[in-house]
Amino acid sequence: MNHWSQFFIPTLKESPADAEIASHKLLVRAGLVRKLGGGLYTHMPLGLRVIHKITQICREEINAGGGIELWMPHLHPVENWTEGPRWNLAREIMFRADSAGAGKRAPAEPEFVLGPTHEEIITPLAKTEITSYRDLPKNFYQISTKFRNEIRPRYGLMRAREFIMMDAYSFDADDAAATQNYLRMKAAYERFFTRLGVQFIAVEADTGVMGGNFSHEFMVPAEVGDNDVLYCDESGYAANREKAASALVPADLADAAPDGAVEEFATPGVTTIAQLEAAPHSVPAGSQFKTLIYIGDGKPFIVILRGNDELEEAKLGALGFNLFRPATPEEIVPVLGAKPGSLGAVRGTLGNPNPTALAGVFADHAIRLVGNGVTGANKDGFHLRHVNVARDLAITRFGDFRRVREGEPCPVCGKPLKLRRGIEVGHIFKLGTKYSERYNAVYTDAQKQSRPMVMGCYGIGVSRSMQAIIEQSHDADGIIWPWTVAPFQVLVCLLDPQNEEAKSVAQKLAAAAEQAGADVLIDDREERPGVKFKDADLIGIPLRVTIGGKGLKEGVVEMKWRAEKELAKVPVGVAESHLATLVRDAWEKAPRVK
RNA sequence: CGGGGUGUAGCUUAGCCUGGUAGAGCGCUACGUUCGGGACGUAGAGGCCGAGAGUUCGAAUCUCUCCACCCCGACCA
Repeated sequence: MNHWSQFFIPTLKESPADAEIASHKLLVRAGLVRKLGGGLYTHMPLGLRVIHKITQICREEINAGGGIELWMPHLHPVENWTEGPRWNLAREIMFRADSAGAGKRAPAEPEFVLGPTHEEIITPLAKTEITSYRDLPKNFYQISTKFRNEIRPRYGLMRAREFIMMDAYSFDADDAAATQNYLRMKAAYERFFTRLGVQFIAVEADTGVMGGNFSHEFMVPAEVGDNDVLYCDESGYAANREKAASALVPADLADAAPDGAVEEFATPGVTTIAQLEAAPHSVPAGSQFKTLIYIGDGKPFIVILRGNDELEEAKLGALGFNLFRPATPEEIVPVLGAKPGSLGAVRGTLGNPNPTALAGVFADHAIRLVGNGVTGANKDGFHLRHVNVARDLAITRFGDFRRVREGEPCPVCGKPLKLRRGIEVGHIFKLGTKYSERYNAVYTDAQKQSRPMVMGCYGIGVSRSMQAIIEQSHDADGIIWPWTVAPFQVLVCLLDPQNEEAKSVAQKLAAAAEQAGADVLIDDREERPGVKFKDADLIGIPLRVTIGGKGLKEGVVEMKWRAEKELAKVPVGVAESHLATLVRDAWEKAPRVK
């Protein structure tokens, strides 16, 4: 057991000026963290206890899911990255680590980077250490610090430059086995987040920089979350907006027949969808084609959307470019012969002067709903009408590129999709052989054939999860820790530490609670009761036992759950056994998955 | 990387527009009175006003540069 007077819990009455959201304010006010710089935090003693609770649960569940814990360096020889498949993408978020010596760095000194994740380390390790199918499957994980030079760190631990993460990497002999491993980890994640005591949803997600076949994100619903999740209560469908699909275009939709010959018309000064929608042209956005130009691996390509749809840029990842970005107006003019605002992809208006310059014309399925519409003429100040999707547009292929909106039909059951925001606390990817092929991480199978290992990778934001729990579980007075992750489960609030009788009762109760399996903190500070109660609510210990002169005169102590208003008066004689029962019940009721 | 905002005691901040060398609350120290929901009184300690340069007799205040932090955006033609 710990005594508050001997521990260190620097609570604050006021919120720090740089904290915006409730969980960030409470992290600081409750003395869980202190800021060093932007996105850099010291985990104070109380906060570290929560981190330890979370990592312990994480270990137990990842172990149960087949994980084997190891520990890799945070300082990576840069060669591991330059030889990998995503150096150009990942280097932007990486910190370079040089010797701090004054002028002592020799030109030939090895270069290091601080690890933002560890595929580039674990895959070469697997290559040298795993050579036979008999060694597979394997799933390695670590719980350690990650370094990422986030463009904009914010909200305390929510997006930090240095943070604590569980990262796991699975290696399998074939795709089917890798899927099994993936599903096993998905189940482990569900057990883990359930045990944390947070509400969460697993959603289909974009694979982003990781690459690979498919992935799920674990989201804690919260207004302050960075991610939009579209979900359906009917079918259980849930996906990150970057990935979400909808049944907006009916499967049996017949393509519209042309309604006349393509006709050019003058639109001086009109360069936006909205301007074309206004008088005198009065073309509804839903009857326009939006033509966007991107550069993919150095070559321009076109994306066509409905005028009233938005591009979901992450979906362009499906096109297979390593790197893509919006084209600049300077890049567009030489390719299409017109400035942005008059662009289109009608056959015959493209490819002037150089048709082979384009890497493709990719159309969103939803433009089929437009059927016949208006698009740019690739001639400044002119548009084309009666443009028919099937007849006139030079489409390489169709795909899903638009951003799905709330209320669109669920792709599974057709009911309207709902939208909510969430904090991403976990992400799992089935990687395939992207990394193993690059690093030549192969094994020999039973037929003596050399084959690349099939990988998966898995991450849990440990420090972010701590904050997500607070965001989801707090009130006006402070944090309300779930039983399983509370820094202490029982707070023995000794109102009069000078009173020998009260002190002795407190010791006995603390010992009983500890005996029953709780971590106990005794507030033995020389403070007024009001200060102690306020602090108790702020730091959010689930069960508070109050021992005060008033109660002792009646022969009772008080027991109160942080999450509830009611307060129970328990006779001193039975208090120890009652408290022990409460603790055992709390463990009994703690959320878990069999 | 672009836009906006803020930097004054450990924390929250006033003062800045209109220049005259800094004030409050919390916290801290000592003493006294209090003592079941952040008590009160008295007396204290604590600030090169983010850094540098400039203007001026004189700069927290005006000008310039830099730095840090916070917010918004990162793309849609």
